[in-house]
Amino acid sequence: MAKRSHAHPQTPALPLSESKRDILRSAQRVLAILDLIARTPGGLTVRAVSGLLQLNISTCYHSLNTLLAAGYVERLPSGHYVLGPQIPYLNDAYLRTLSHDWPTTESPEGWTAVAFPPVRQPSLPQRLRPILHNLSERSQEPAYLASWRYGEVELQAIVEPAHAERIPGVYIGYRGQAHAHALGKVLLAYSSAAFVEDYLARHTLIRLTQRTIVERSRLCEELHTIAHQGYSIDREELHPDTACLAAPVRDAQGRVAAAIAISFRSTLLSRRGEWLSAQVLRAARQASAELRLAR
Amino acid sequence: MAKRSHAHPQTPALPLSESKRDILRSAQRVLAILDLIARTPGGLTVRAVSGLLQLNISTCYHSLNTLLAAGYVERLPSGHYVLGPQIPYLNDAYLRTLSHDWPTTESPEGWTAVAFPPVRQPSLPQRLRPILHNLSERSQEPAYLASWRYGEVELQAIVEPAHAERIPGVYIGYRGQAHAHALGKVLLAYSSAAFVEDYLARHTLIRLTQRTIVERSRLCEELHTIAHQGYSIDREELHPDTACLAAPVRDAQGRVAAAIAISFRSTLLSRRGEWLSAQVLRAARQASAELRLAR
DNA sequence: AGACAATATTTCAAATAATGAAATTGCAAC
DNA sequence: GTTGCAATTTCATTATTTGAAATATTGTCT
Repeated sequence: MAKRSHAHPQTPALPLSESKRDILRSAQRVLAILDLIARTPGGLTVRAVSGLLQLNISTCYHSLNTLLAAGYVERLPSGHYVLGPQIPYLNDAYLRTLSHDWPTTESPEGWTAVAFPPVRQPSLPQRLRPILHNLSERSQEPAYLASWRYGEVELQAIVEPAHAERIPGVYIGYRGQAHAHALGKVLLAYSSAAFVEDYLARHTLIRLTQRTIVERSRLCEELHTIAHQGYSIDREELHPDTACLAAPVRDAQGRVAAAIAISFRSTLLSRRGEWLSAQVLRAARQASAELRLAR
Repeated sequence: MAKRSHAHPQTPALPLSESKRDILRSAQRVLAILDLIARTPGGLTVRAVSGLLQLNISTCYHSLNTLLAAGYVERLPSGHYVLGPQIPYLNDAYLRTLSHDWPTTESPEGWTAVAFPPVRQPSLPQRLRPILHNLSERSQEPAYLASWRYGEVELQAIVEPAHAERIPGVYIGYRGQAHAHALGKVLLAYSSAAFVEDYLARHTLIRLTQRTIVERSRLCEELHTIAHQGYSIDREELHPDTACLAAPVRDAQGRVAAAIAISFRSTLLSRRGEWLSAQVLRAARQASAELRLAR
């Protein structure tokens, strides 16, 4: 980025990322450094961070020390900084929040006042894990659970068989690209028209593969088809060579509370698609039955 | 490392948290707030953070905004801040680091120059997951993999059966309390005397349950017993009602590179202990065989 | 509906903590 | 030894953060 010398003494001068109001800049930088380290497989040296972020090396040194002291990064003897033990610790806490009953279903600040998709049941991942496990076992493919959270489709459980090929870049807590995967599409398909409207207004349909649906009209058609047939298919729309099948899970009130899916190599779709979708639908039915029981 | 250059300069008075040198205070505070939020199940309001950390409410407001803008926390409509989607994202990156070959086995800065425990094989968790899966399937209990990392015992994989009861507070990436669990004890038992010495110098044997071994001499005895019998038992030493069995995994050079374990309700120990330990030993043998193959 | 209470947000000048150029130290190769 | 490169430290300058207080917002009670 540009150097800022003594051009305008009074100008606050916004150095790196545009500095919004109400942001602590040194803290923001430290968080940006953490993010950068996460993106770099082998870790980074002080100098590398300095170069990549165009920050003074002294600033990077102090920032990394701060992260180090709090356990967010770790310093290898080679001088490379990598993510530290605080990260999985925080993640464990995050996972616990998935098992809690959240007090509200309203839309977070700044959103339109559109009615929000179905309320989540408490401990959804915990309650449905046996069913996912069974699905994964029978199909010998990874099984997934997702539901709405804060207006996004969030992946909340993954159960992998012994020899799994999980979709790369997908992890518990992953949100987004709902238009490009079976879980997202099925959850959208069973949302109100107004909510879909709202969702589309908040997101751009990013192209991830050649087959990703990026036209709004085609997506809406697809959602209708899905709602009609009761499950959704992702044919290499998120990741090349990978296909997904997803089906909705209904809570005791009959609202779609979540979706269950499996992923597999897309070549299996023609050969085993029928059977696999039957398995997913079966699991989804079992899950709905589970949610009908008193908790 | 920051050296204290002058003995007692003008000690500028250390305001809130003890201000170490080379630390960016506003960044440190932001990280502390993140940590606090992680520890609080239902999330915290601005005011609550302010009260708990004895910070000005305006400071908390700005700090939370900074975390919010970067996705580290999320703001519920109720005004409660909870951990945000950046946390699982970072964790995913952390998990990937477990699958990498690390360039060094030397001890990180500040440690004694004691020979370090065995070098990890690359992708240990990935390579051994089928074996853990099998162990978990047969025993119907959660299976674990741990190995040394940066001088600590780190839990690196967990495979849970359909109806699992994972030990609370234990997660992938968890380090520490090696004296109080089967995985830690078995890994210590097969480390050099000098390394155990070093480990004990760096750690206090914290009491976690009534049965935790906190006396240095008793622990050393225990380690000898373990090395002799080839596996370790945790009888409610980490968590009441829970027992663990662990056995060592050897790499192609014959060095102990990891340990495999299962956990279960301690009441099963007398009834099924024999059988369970046979399963763990079997899995550990399989794992060692796997590591003997060319990668 | 109106008033109250509790909290969140904004303001702004003072206080100070962060910045960055440059010096120093550390380390490894030559 | 000497050289070269990167990490660490120094320190004066200056932008950034702080925190008391004002204001806005939200929720609750009558």
